[in-house]
Amino acid sequence: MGRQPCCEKAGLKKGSWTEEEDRKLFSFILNNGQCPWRAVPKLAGLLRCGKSCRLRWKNYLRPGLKRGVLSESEEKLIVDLHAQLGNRWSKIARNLPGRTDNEIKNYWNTHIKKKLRNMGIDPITHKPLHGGDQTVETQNPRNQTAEAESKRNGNDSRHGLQVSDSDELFSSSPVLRPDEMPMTGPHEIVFPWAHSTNNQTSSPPTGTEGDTQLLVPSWPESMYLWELDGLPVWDFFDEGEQTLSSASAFD
DNA sequence: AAATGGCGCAACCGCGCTATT
DNA sequence: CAATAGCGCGGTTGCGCCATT
Repeated sequence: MGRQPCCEKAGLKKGSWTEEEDRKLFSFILNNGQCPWRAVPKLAGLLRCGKSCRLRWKNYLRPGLKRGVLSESEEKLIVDLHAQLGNRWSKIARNLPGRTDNEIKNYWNTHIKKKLRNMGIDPITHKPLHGGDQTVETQNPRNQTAEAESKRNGNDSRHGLQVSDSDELFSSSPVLRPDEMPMTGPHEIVFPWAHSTNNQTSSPPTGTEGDTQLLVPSWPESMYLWELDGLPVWDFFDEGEQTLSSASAFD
C-alpha cells in the first residue's frame, strides 16, 4: 500500500488560522462530528493538514475550553502534578478541565518555572536549589527532556510501566477525574461583552480578579463563531451529553 | 517617536504508540 | 507477525505584542 503522507505538503496553508478557516472547521465538526482527521480538511474545504485541524480544534475551537489566566489553585495543581508526572502535559491537562496540554505547557514554561526559581525551587526536581539561584537547569532544554525521561522510566504508562495513567495516581486525590468533569454548558459561559468593554482577543485578561471562579468565556477569541450563520449552536449543546459524547467531538 | 529586546502564545514538527489490515 | 495508518504527545519555533531604552 505505502503509507500516505498525513497531508500533501505542497499547497497547504500554514501559520495562523483565519476566522474563515475556524468557521469552516468548527461548523464541519459541529455538523459531522469527528471523522478521521486526515479527511477533515478536504471535507471541510480547508487547505490545511489534518493534523493542523486536529490541533486547532483541540487547543482552540473545542467548546468547554477555559482561557485566560490560570487560577492560583490551578497553578498549584499543575506544580503538584508536574512534581509527580514530569512533563506529561497531556496527563496534567486531564486534571484541569478546560485547559489544554499546550496551554499548560506554555504556562509552565513562561510563568511557573520562573516563579519556582524565584522561590528557590528547582522547577525540574521540585527541590530547593543549591547555592542560591544558580540556575540548576542549564539553558539546554534537553536537560529537561532527560529529567522527564528519568521520570518516565520510573512511572510512565506510555511505556507500559507502572502508573496506569493518572487513575491510580489520583485515586486518592481530591481532584476530580477528568471524565467526571462536566463540560462547560452554555449557561456557564460568560460572554466578554457581558461584563467587559475590552473585547481584546489574543491576550488573556490580565489579572483575573481573585481566583475564585474562572469567569472566562469558553472561546473569547472565537466568539464570532456564535454568529455562525444559522448554525444551531445552542441546540447542539442542548442536545446534551449524548451529542457531546456520542460524537466524541470534544475530546 | 522610533528602535529593539524580551515575553507569551499559537502552531508546527517529528517521534512513538496503538489499532488495523 | 509485519507493515501501515492514524493519532497523540512533547519539544521547538516563529510571530506579534509590549515594555524599555
